[in-house]
Amino acid sequence: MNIGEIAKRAGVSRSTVSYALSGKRSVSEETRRKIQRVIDELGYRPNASARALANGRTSTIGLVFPPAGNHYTGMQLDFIGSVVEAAAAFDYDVLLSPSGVDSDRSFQRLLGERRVDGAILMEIRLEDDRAAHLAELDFPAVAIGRTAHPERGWWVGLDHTALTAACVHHLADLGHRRIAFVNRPEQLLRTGYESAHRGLDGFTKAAAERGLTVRTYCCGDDAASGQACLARILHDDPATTALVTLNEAALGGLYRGLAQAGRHVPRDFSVTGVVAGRWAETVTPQLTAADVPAEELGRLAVDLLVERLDHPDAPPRHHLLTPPISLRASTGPCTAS
Amino acid sequence: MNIGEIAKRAGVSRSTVSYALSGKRSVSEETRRKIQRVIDELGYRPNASARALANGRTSTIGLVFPPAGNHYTGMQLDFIGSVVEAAAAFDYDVLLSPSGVDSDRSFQRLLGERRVDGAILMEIRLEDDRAAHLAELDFPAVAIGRTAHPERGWWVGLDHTALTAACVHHLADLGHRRIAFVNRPEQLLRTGYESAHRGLDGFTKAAAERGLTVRTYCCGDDAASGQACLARILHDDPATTALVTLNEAALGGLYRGLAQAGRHVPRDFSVTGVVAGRWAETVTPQLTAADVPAEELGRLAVDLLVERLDHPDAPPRHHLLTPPISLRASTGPCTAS
DNA sequence: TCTGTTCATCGAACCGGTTCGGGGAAGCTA
DNA sequence: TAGCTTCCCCGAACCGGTTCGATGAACAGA
Repeated sequence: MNIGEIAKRAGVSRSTVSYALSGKRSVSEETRRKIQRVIDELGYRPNASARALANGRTSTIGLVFPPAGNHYTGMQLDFIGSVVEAAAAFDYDVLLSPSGVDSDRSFQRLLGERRVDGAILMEIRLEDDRAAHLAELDFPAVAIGRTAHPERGWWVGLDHTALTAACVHHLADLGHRRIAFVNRPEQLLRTGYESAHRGLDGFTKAAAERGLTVRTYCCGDDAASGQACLARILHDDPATTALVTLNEAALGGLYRGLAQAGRHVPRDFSVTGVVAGRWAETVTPQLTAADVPAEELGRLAVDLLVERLDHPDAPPRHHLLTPPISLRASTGPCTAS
Repeated sequence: MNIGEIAKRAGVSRSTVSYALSGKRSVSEETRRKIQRVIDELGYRPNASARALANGRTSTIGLVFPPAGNHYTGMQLDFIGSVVEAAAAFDYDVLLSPSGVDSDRSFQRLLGERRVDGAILMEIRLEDDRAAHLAELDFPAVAIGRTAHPERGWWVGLDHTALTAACVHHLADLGHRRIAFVNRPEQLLRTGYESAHRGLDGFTKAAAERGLTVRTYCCGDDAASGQACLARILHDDPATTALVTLNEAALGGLYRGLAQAGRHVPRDFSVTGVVAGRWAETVTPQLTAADVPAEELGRLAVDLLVERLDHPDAPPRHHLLTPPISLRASTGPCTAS
């Protein structure tokens, strides 16, 4: 069931079979058909490892994402799905690597053992040792998110700064003066997680610009934390009338906390933020939010990576997306005196 | 940066380097150290493709899941994460294959091109052509879910029949007499999707056993469909006082539909079903449900697969899980006259 | 001193593809 | 008919590992 067997049965040499399959040299129509018939009969498919060894390309891309400890959000899921599908369209397989940092064994496997032709990095940090390491090796990679030095890299990302700022302006326009920001967990912020940082930045600056009174919080990635966080918000400043969140997983808990505190959304309290559209439509009332276009991000990341693989010397490219805020049902005019 | 380079610098032959690394033959302590030093200096790691070609094992397992068209649920996400982590513990990488059916190009790549040593099949159907094909080839695979012929296979799964039956009994014990079943989309049921079938089965039989009046529905995997489905339920039988669902993604919509119809959960209407625990805790009121142990399923699937890979002649094994119902806040005694 | 083990190492073959250089046959021109 | 292309195809080398059989040195026992 290898190429030699095909060659023997078709009465040609191994190289002829190879050329017939790859089309890199001309093969007469007759022998091509003869070879094809044998291949169809035996159901032959060339061995991926041998091919990878011979031509130096694995036809596989690595998707590097942090370990599940802090479990995945719906957005990440959509993203993984779209990456896999987009890669399949280019005949690439996707290898998953649960690596948080440069030194991970899994990360070393991908790179050192040449299991993949290129990589897509999720959950980027402002100072990301994985990204830095890859850049240093000139290894083809595309980041999801911008590091602190975005100009030299290949990446796709959301403009979290602009998105949270847009949320603030939306709330300010509705008359809200005292608002809270619910970020991802503190550990992520501390380690320089990009969206947490830039989101916080955009929020803070826009709030200052509009002269708002704000408080910012970090919140665990689960409903219970969201509920506790909301209790804290109302305890710290009962006059708070709105919040902006990046934390998809906590959203259900935030809503529950509001209900528990007797605040009706959106009559007494407005909620908005940056979350996946599908998720925003799941909660009641449906969330007015900047919808994270996870599928598009995944597709674009694959497009960029494939381009980089096909043209090793191409100059860095990137896509910065700023999806608009979708008005749904969770924000309304401020009714506080 | 290949094994020959290491050998040259260490002043030994390539085979000696190989044996020093694998330990399959003894190498003197002195040369071993010499080799190790060169390796550390150069940061050498053996090429995965070459190794795979030589010893016939890729150290990769394939995770076969359906394309994202019908998008992923939280349960699938948790499952993917746990598979990747469990596999990493055994030094296996995970290759994603978005294949719904046997004939998919992606599926053929995995198998025909020998990209993986074994496979885990998600989203199994009662008559599953992928599973049948793999079984015929005696290809090491573990299914998530039982086909119609579970005795001959390797699989891990949930006893959906028992779980939905438990939900029915729970509701019947609370006095509910008219209940609805909200299944996954009709297309999945029609194509023989296992959980949809067995779940429906368990529901129907248990309801008959308890003499309940029931209606069963299929529902799209999104909030809007859930909302529409609930409207249909109350339209078809306004006296319905409870529902059982397998449809995680529709849950938010079902809740919204109930709120819209003025039915308070759990006072006027009870909701229960089979969903991931994390998700059940996200909605308000928190869902009383049989929590899908996605992480455990993933771990067990990898355990079984690795066992099968290590012992090719081992007899088939499986794990059928029946998690208990977690009592939360979405069910209560029937208050209808 | 000779023989028989044991230990450490080497060279060569092999895994299954790809690719390069060369050569025979056919066709064309002079 | 010699000389030159062009078209197909073949054989051999190579990718980077693993593994088997052989070899030589060191050492033991007789």
